[in-house]
Amino acid sequence: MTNKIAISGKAQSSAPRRKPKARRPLGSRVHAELAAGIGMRILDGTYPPGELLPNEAEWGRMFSASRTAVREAIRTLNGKGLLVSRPKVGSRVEPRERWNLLDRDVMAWNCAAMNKTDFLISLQEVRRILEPGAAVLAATRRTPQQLAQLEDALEGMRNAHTAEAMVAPDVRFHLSLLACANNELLAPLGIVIEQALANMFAFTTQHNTKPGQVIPMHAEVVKAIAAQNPEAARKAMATLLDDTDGIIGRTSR
Amino acid sequence: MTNKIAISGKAQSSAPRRKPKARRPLGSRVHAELAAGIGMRILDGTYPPGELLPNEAEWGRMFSASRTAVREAIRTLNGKGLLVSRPKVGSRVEPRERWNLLDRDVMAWNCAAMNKTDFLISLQEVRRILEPGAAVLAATRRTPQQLAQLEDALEGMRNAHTAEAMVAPDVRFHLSLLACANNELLAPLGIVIEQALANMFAFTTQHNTKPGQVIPMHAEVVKAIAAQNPEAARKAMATLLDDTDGIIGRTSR
DNA sequence: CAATCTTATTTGTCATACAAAATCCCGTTG
DNA sequence: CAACGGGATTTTGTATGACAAATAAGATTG
Repeated sequence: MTNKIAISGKAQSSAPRRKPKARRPLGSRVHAELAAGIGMRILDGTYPPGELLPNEAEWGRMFSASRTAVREAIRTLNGKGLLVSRPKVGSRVEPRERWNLLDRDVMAWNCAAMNKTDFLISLQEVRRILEPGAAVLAATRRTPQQLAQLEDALEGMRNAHTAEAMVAPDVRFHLSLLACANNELLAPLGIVIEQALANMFAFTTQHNTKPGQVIPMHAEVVKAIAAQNPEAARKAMATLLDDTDGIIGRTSR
Repeated sequence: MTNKIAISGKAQSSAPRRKPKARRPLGSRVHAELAAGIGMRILDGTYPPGELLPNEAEWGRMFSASRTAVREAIRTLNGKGLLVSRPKVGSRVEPRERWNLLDRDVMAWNCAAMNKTDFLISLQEVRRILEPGAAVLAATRRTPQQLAQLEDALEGMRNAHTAEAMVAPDVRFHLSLLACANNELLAPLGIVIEQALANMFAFTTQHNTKPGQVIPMHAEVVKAIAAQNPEAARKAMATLLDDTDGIIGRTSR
């Protein structure tokens, strides 16, 4: 905690030195680690659906934590549909179809647990269903501000000169597109896109495939949405997704 | 792994007389009521995004509950993306785009809070994006068992002679269709359909619109999926959704 | 005036105790 | 013998009190 101050500079500090305020320790809470630990074990099949989990006291021993912390973790997982608890019987893993796979945490645990390529294929399938339709709505309903955000994201992609630097603005682009649709139920599906693009990046670097003409394809989507042309937007988006799927299919087959 | 525990009885009883086992009191837990109480207040805007919630002790006083129960409720809501907590500052409502609107509970609270017709329109929009695409996948990938379930749901719809009795098999039908797509990320979206159909029922009874030819339309979907004809399945599903949207549009406009 | 120290507030964690629910076992009884 | 009922037992549910840790805001000091 003792900051270093010894250097008595003459206060000529050029920049005001804003504190980054990078507060990390949100995942470092005991209950959060427990939730992640238990959640991952459910997702990876250590405790399959229908199975009884260890009781709260036992989890506490396993993680050297209090029952309070265990219970808070279990409440989190219960809220995500992974388990239910009953007195005298304990906590039981829910059937898979009740799991909130679209939840951010659950999806991360699931991604860590299952085959990456299969997972990526599932994600892309959802994108192919989702994004052309979202593009149609976006073309008819986007506000000028939303369009500006979309264009800004595209500009970010243009400025990225490494594949890695491309991911963030690419995600921003597709999330902006969802936002343009102005349907609040679509926004939560952004997590699918985030995961897909993150996994896609890992996939492409691993199989060192060369990127296609992604920028022009994205630009085509923007053009259609700017012109408020729903059918063109759908087509442009479908073309974009075709290209992505092509990379996966060509490489993994 | 051992699903069925071998009952050491003489095993000759004609009808085992399954106990209904209607255990209710799952929502009657204090922490569950607190989660619902706080959650609804967030969804209905009593505490808008960015706002600081009362601290844990205060919630405890408001609901005559212990801090333990309050904290468990808050962990549930945190898991659903509705709030984050920090020492010394308290719990703050997260921006709306972080909310897990596709979560079953959150959706229920949201439905209770907002205009029913607007909500229904949002739900239907998602269905129009989702279900035709799901039908395509279903046509190519459904197993015979899944097809049988779909047909069984359709039969259930045929046997329903009141609008109310129609809802349950209708839901079953559309959930079965999602299952036929064999993409685990689509199943969680079933909640959208459940909510849409439940609200649709409330809507039609309130505006006493007469039902169209829903059974033949559903049958058409089954036929296409049985024949493994993706394009026909998409079209049949689109027709079905057009009809539903027609009822809403005609009535609410 | 800025950096640092102090203080106060709120959440985070722990330990303990008891209540409530639900299963299991077992004895009673028709 | 089967069905019923009534404890005994296990596990979660709730409450309480205490303290640690984090952090915002105010006080102090060079």
